[in-house]
Amino acid sequence: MTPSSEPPQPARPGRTRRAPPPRRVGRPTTAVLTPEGITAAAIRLIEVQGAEFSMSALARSLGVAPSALYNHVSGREGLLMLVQDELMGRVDVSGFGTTGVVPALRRWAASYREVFARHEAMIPIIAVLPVTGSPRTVDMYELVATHLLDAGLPPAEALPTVVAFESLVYGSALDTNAPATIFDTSGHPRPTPGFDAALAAQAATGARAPDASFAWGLERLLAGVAAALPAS
Amino acid sequence: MTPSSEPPQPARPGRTRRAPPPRRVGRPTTAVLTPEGITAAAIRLIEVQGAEFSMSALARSLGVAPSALYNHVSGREGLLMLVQDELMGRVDVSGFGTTGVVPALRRWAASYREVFARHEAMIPIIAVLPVTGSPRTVDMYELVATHLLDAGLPPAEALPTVVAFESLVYGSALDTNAPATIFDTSGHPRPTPGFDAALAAQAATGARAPDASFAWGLERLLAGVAAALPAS
DNA sequence: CCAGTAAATGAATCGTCTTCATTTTAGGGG
DNA sequence: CCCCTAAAATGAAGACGATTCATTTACTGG
Repeated sequence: MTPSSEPPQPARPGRTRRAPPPRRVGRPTTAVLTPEGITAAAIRLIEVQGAEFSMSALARSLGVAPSALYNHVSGREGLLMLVQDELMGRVDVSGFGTTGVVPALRRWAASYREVFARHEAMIPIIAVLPVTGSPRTVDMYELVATHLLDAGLPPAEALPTVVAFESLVYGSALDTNAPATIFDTSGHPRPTPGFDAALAAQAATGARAPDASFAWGLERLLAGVAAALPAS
Repeated sequence: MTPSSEPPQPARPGRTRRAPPPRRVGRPTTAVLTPEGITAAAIRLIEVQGAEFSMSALARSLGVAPSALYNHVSGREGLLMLVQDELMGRVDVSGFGTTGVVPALRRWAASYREVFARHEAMIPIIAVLPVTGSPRTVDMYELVATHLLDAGLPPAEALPTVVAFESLVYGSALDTNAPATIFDTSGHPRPTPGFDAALAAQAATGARAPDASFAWGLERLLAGVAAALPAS
């Protein structure tokens, strides 16, 4: 087709338009972005309390335009799966094989909770994300399941056990980051003597309430596992 | 046509502009919107699986413009607090006072989980929302705490106990709504015999995995409470 | 040396939440 | 009886966020 003297803006119907003042584009001297670097920056961003995770904020933290990220990760969802995999790799499973199953479970669950309490925004996402696509998550499940079965736990109980631990971990990680004022009853229309007494008694122990709650629940679940194992 | 004459928009500096074709505005014959009605519609919307909750979708479901909602609720956050309060009121606490503490806790936790599993989108929001501003939540805490203390549970253990139950409830509610394919290991680079065996054994029981997991964890926690109570 | 390609850009589309000036009308006070 | 006010709804607009895409640029491999 002959552009025929070609008017500058021929009113092309589509979406073609040009950038009259192109400032600083093009391939830079050295590649700034990699999937690993983006994932690491995303984790750093999520660690900042109160900061909402967004592609824009992530790009800003990398000194880059938001659209640049899409050259390296498939999008927000894909990036979150990379984050999930990375975080799962940080969970301490070193107890399995080196100590008994019960201490190993204790260390695993505590570490699991710690990792996600530091990245609270990930919990609702990860809890619902399929493990497909996160090799380290699958590896973790395989390791834990194998050791539970080897220890003699009835096979039908292995999965429910793992999931119950995970539920406690996720739920506890959620409220670990809740504001301390979460139990503020001032302004309630009625008196709350029972609740106030429970609050005061707990506060008197000096322990952080979320930590004490997790520890309490964890020890109950561990006792359940111990009871389900054959006599050692 | 003479584009030079007649500027249609006088370029008024402010934000004043007028609606040339005003269709149907103004006070309707009977008030359609109330805080209660909006809350109920929001809950209906959240119950629809897969539907994202948004002010626009909510307004659409009420046959109203999004901005109309702001005449009755303070905004998205304020609305979610109304939803929280409403849902908390649906949790079954009827066991406290009519049965023993342990059966009452069992019924309470199961109902709690059911209510929020049906409104999964609320979990991360509610778990972090301060109970201040939700009278029914405070009432629930007060009731449970009072009965635990009355039954003889050491006061310092009451709060951790309640929070541990809640953690399990929230975590379990989260994964109740996870897709069934969440444990799909196809495509994993390594074989996963242990995990596969656990999956198969659980599937053979016929029970839904999330339900079995919650039941398992719940019974462990209940056993812990029973052990902490003075001999009945 | 040059063509191909990786890498970054900004514009544009679409969706969200929220504010605000405006419009309409129901209903009470004079 | 009628005006006036306050309630109720509207749509435009602002401020973001995710994503796509044409375009530009600079390295690099042949």
